[in-house]
Amino acid sequence: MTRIPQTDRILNSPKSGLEIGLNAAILSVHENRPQIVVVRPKENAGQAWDSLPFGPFAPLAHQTLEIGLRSWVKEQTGLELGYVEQLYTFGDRGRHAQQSDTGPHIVSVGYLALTRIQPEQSVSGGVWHGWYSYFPWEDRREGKPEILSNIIEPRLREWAKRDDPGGVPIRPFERQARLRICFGMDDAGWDEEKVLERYELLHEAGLVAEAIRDGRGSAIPWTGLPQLGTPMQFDHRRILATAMGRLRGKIKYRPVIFELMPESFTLFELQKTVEAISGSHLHKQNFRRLVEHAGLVEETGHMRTMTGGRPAKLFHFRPEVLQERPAPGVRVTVGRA
Amino acid sequence: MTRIPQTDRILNSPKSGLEIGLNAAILSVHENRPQIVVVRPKENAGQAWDSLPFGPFAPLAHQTLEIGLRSWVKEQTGLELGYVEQLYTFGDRGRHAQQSDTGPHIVSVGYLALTRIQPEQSVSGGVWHGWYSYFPWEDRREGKPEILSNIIEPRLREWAKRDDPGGVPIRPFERQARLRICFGMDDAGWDEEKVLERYELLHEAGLVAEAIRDGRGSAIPWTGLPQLGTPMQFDHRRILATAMGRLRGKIKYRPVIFELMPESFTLFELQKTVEAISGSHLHKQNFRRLVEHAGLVEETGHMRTMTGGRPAKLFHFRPEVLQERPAPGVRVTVGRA
DNA sequence: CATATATATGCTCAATTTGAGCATATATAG
DNA sequence: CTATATATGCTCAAATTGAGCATATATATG
Repeated sequence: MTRIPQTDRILNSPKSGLEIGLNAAILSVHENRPQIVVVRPKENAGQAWDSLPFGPFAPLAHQTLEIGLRSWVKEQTGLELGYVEQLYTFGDRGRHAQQSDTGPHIVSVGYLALTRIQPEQSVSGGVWHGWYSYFPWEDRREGKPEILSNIIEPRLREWAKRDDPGGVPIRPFERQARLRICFGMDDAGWDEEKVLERYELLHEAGLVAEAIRDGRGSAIPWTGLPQLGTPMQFDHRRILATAMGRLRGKIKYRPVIFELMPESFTLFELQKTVEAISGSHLHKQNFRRLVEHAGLVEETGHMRTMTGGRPAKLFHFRPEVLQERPAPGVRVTVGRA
Repeated sequence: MTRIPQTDRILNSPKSGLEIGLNAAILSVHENRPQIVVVRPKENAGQAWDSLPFGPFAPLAHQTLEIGLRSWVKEQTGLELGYVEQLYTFGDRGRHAQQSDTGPHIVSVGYLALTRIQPEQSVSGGVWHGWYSYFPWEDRREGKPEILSNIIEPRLREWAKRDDPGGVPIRPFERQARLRICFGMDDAGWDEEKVLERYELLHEAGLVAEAIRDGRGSAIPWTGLPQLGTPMQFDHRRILATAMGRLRGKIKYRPVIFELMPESFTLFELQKTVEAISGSHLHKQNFRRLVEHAGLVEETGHMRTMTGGRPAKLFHFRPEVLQERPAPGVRVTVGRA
């Protein structure tokens, strides 16, 4: 097992400098569940929450940020990443850790990595954990989750009405409008891509645990509030929200979903993977038509037998599609507007 | 005029540390030409190329990266930015400046800012400059530009065939495929969003001046090569390419185009602005139908007279559209696939 | 004033895409 | 054999998109 020499030095550095943290949301889909690699806190450590694999950017050792990320992930988890995409760079003071006054200021560059490595294969230094346990309100495959109707929506309505105690008076209409846009309240329609916007709104309303840590929880002292999703260290849940929102958008116009698929697969397996990512249910026949008609896949000639019904044709990704269409992807649309 | 105390201290810092540079591509459209604010090099300075307004991130002074950017731009140009969007964070060694060994390593965070400020209003410390002079191959409003057919495409074909001298052998098919995808060569179709991919390919092929500065130019010693677009200091032309690519994509699903429009405008003016950004020509009647049918605009009740023909109705943006549709934007499509 | 020439705007029509569902095929389980 | 599950083919209406015709209303000019 590899030691991580830089981490201790940097995190314990007394001088308040500037560090760039490289953070990876490493995603795999296993049995229709999106999973990510998280680093569990040590037993005796003060930190209690999971974090994403991360490490500081070392400009002398790393030619590019992405190379730095890959080498960090390799060191920390043993994984050789394939598809990697930069998401966003966060530099908010007070959103990175409990004590933002001590130690260096950390700017976080978030990355999304997609892999077909299955979570059975254990990862040294990290564990696979279900993505929706961090964002239970994002999974609509079985319909609208109860946590939304029963817990989140009522409190958000209250938040929209109330002034922040001690703060400037709010404009309820503005907050109401944001609830419509982000959470599709008042029949405005759910946009599955607004994962980050929803998390940020919950943070602002003091409804996620990180908000209390960051000193946002005092606005409305919620009573009897259950934990809304598993919290994460630093701003890692925010990075994770960015990752899923970006991916949900990107599968529509880039064939990135195939980074999560094995070499060959049935169309239904592909559909289930798309559904796992987008958190919604799709029309089976139309999905097939779409994928085949777009030239995204090609029959392998083989069949999968143990499907529980009629055997299914096996397909593989057709890379030539990249040459043929400007924006090939799985144009999933969840119901007509 | 405000002095910039941090700059000298940080840029002249002897110790080789880590700095975060905040860079802004500030865009305005004036008479159907996209324009950006650039900082011209001082007469007696060693640097010869334009740069974007930029400054280092000061974590103690700036709550967030974006706040830092805004305050820098304010200081340097006097502009109060409205719409601002983070683009990408670049950290490549050897792509930021001529001397990457001396001074701190700089990681660049690029931003796109949209403004309706018209370039007549002079900007202190900066000048407005046409965007397409940096990327002349990106403007297809008058059809395919000659610089593509006459200069770029022939050299790229040669580049695809040739091995890099002294380098590892290349695979011509791979390069050919990239030419198809990025530049739409061999009738593959032009994707106006791939601005960055095209610039990076030209850089890799040693066809832009920054490539020679960065030590990429030696691969093929091009003879009689005219300057392909105005070069920029540091990696700023790359940031600018990212900005335009992102914007060309974003206008299709977010009403950001209105950030560039005055309070009221005719539909044709709106179309011309979209065309200026996307660098292509649109079908007038269909554009009108699209914009009106999507509920993006609303008649003001007034007319514009001096159009050169029949007077045109004036419209303004309808912000309510944000509440109504998940992804309102100008779904421009350039010809059928 | 008549006419040419812009631009503005309304409308049609066919091709394509999308949403939804019916019908049939072929496995496994009991 | 029958129930049941999944796979796959096909239809049909609604909506969207691409292209262009036709008309309206201004300014410029002989």
